[in-house]
Amino acid sequence: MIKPTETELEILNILWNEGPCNVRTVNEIMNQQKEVGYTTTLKLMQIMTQKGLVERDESSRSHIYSAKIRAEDIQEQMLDKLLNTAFGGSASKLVLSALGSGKASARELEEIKALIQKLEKDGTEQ
Amino acid sequence: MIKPTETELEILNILWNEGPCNVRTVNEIMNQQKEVGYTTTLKLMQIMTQKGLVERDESSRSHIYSAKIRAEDIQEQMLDKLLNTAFGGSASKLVLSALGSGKASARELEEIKALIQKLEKDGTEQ
DNA sequence: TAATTTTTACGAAAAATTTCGTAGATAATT
DNA sequence: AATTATCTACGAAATTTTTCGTAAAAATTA
Repeated sequence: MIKPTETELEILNILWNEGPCNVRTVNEIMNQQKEVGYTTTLKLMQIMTQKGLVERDESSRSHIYSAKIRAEDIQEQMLDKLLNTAFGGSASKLVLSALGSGKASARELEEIKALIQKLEKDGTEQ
Repeated sequence: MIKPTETELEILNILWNEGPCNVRTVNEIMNQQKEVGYTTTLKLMQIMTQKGLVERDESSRSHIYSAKIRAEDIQEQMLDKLLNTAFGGSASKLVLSALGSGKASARELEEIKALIQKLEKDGTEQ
């Protein structure tokens, strides 16, 4: 699976959040963070099209781009990488760090507990 | 906090795992993954010294480098970034993804459960 | 219809990162 | 002592990523 660069990831995030967009929309959202020229964003999205990260509908004049890869796939890829490069492969260390210092709400903690119970159940059944 | 580049992070990982090393050692470990010239590694470590990512002991001829920033700090920084860029700020989504598909052992799951219990206890007490 | 705006295409500059060659110093070996 | 090996310093080439200017086409506005 192809690895997006940092800026490409920002664009993918916009497309994942907003759904299919034209360049102008993406550029405007990008500009809420920092100033980027229109053609810069355009060029990036053209490159991303070539790489197969996004696809575009050219039927109207302003092309509509949409993410071609799933958020979950990239997330997992990045998480795996972080797991192995920064946490030495220890999922628990990573999770412990992720949950530390109030980053998860009570509701989220419940969700995680439920998942762990499910995982443990599946584990013992095998 | 300064953000290490990809290669710099690899070197930091080696130093975190092995403790203080000279360039040759780091280079040899790097070469287990892919071929890198000795002076390439040297140059990187020199740059990292300038940036303050590592520090070196020059008392012997082959300088000894050690990480100047803590693994935990960089890990947290990267995790936060991943959390916000790829998981839309949802710690539970991230954890769920991290625990999915057998990445954590039974023992690790127990550790996480214990942490959650602690977090929940602290939460209700406040 | 003429002028202005919006859009894409494209090349190439700029910036950041990675790689390596060469020179010179020090140490080890023969 | 001479040769060989190891190490640092340093500049610069190579590569990757990001940024943008210019041109041309299409649409909108005056």
